[in-house]
Amino acid sequence: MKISEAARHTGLSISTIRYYEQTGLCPTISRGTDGQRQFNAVDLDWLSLLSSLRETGMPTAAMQYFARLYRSGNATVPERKAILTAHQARLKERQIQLDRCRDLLTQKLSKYDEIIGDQT
Amino acid sequence: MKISEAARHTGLSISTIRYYEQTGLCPTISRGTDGQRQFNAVDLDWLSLLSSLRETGMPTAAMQYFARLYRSGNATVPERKAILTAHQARLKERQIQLDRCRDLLTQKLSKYDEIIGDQT
DNA sequence: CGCTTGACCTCGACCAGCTTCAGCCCGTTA
DNA sequence: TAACGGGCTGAAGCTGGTCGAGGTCAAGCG
Repeated sequence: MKISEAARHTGLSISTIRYYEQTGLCPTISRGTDGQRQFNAVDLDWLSLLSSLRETGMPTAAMQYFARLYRSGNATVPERKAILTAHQARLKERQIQLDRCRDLLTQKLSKYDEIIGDQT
Repeated sequence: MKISEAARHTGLSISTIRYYEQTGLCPTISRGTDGQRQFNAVDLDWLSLLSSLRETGMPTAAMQYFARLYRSGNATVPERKAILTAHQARLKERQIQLDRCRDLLTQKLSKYDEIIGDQT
């Protein structure tokens, strides 16, 4: 699978994928004889994970560290697990933020309704 | 209430509050005879809203526009309402992202548990 | 009176995270 | 065989948002 397909598949842009590989956020992608990147299922899995993690606010430095651990083999699994678990905890916090914001908005919106006399 | 207290109260930094006022993200804060900003309840309310909106990903340009509408009076309430409603919709999308990410993480974590043989 | 504190201002630096650019290579289709 | 689409690279550029430095001023206090 070539980079354009990988991009479509993961929701990342082509540039972003190259950038991620270049900065060590994912394992090196293997190349064909023509020098082009060839993405396999594992690569896509990685990129999808990265996409999800970025989308939900994990900084790239953390993902870099994670990738470095991965390269060091199975001995690092517990630490990797800890990283993901920590991120899960942050997700929970984010959800609380979102909920708070939603409440606030609901409140504001109902005030607006009072003002415009419910003519919506 | 002075700026340092406003900062503590809203979770924004002092610099950020000044920046928000300067760039028209909130109505102008009134000043005392000594030239210092004096924050009242309405100001705090605004800043808290801004804080929530920023935290949940609304760009400052949108908040600027919102503030401009506010300054134009009650005729703009419907449009302001629309902006907040649109943001609420984005919050919903975000929550879906978070959920997706959480599922993915749960899945990854259980794979890790297989590898390390559930010795946690 | 002078010191400290905390506010004020402007303006430029900084940061993450991409994106774009320039110049080149390769394979395919007309 | 020429043109085109898409890939490659390295480096530079951009954007949104925040912080910091440098310098001033007013209030409070011993």
